[in-house]
Amino acid sequence: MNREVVLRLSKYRRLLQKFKILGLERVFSNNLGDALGVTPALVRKDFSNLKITGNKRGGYIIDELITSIDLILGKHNLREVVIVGCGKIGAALMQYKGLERDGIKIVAGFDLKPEKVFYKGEIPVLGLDDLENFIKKKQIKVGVISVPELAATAVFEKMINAGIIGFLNFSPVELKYNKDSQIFDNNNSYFINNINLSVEIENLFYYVNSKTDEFS
Amino acid sequence: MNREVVLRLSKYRRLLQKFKILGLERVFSNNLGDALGVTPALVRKDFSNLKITGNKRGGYIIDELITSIDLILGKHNLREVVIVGCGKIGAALMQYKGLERDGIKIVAGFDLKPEKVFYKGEIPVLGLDDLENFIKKKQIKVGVISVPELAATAVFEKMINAGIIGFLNFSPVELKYNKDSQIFDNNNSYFINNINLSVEIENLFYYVNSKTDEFS
DNA sequence: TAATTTATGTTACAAAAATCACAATAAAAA
DNA sequence: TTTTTATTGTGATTTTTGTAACATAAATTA
Repeated sequence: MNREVVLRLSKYRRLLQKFKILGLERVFSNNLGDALGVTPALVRKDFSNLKITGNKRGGYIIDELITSIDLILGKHNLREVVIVGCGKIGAALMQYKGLERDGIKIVAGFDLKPEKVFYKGEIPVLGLDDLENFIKKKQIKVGVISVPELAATAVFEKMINAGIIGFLNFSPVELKYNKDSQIFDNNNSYFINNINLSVEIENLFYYVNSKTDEFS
Repeated sequence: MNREVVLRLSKYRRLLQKFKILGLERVFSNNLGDALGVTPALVRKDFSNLKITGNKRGGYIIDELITSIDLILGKHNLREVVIVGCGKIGAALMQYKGLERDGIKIVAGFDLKPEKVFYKGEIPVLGLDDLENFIKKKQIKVGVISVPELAATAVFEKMINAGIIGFLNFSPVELKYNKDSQIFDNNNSYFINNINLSVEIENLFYYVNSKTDEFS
């Protein structure tokens, strides 16, 4: 399934939970559309493609919808992640309560120099040498990369060897699945979401400037 | 111009700088394509659409390419941003050197309780009450939102009133440009990049689980 | 009970984005 | 000089994604 569709599903799911807390029992496609800034037709189409059905003139029953989406998103599974790189960004994520609230558990942080990591909390901070053993033993499949640019590729490969297949990468290197590369010769596939903070902000400046330049 | 195209342009630009530092003078479309995980044809098409031309059999001259892209991206402009919400994420960004390295300057942080903000550094941390004056005086156009979910919408509106038009939003609320809303009745347009960390990780779990479930 | 209203579900359509394929051409080799 | 090679530039094609529109059916009203 398409990345965009999966993202929308996650967002529908989050909204539904909030509607439920507010005491609602049903939603209409335009409720979800409005809240997410998409057309109601797209909401219905998404559900239709996933064989999720609602009720003619009655909208969708929130509980049913939540159950259906959870089934698709695999929310039943335990969602444990590791964070590799406990610098500014990594440590912030370890302290950020939002992930936990959404059922995502950070089980460990790794750093080249764990003794120098400022973060002091519940989550264990280990050395990079322990990474492979830990991940293999705990069977972790998803990891966050928040190391400096120069370390990113090496850490990526290390994580792959340890068995990670899903990556959220905050380093400015565009990590990618490269079939020709030797590290991918194990016939596996990997899922990588790259978030480049500079690029995101630069992107805003492009639009802001082009709007400002309009009148000059 | 399309968001995806602008993002690719930024990435081409970053890569070109690195190639240049390595001493290269020219690049071919497949160098850029390989590094970014896109097809060479797309690289050429991007340039072609932007009237950037290379040399038959000679690739593109890096310096020329950088100049062309900078002209389009408007890199000449000063890139100053504010950060609203100096909690875990906000404070991490204030300390993160990567942005500065890319020519993005954080000029101030704002928080409801600036006296409780742990960050101690060069960047001034001010109260939310100072936000409007500061932004208007300094003419800041781009801001990062890293406040808790419940505060996000109010902060968003406050920033709009102060004159911000580009937003990088880390709160889990999907901020969006809504023509019908009263706050947008000033005939302006706004640019919003939402980054929802939970959704990004959840997205990875979907693919990881569907891969794992394949054999069960 | 019949008419009307309101939302879904889906098909047809349109727009956008990426890929393909190859002509054009400059450089290098023979 | 001629031939070969390598790479760009782009029109045609395909793929993907979203929109529009409307037939369908449940619920409400008359």
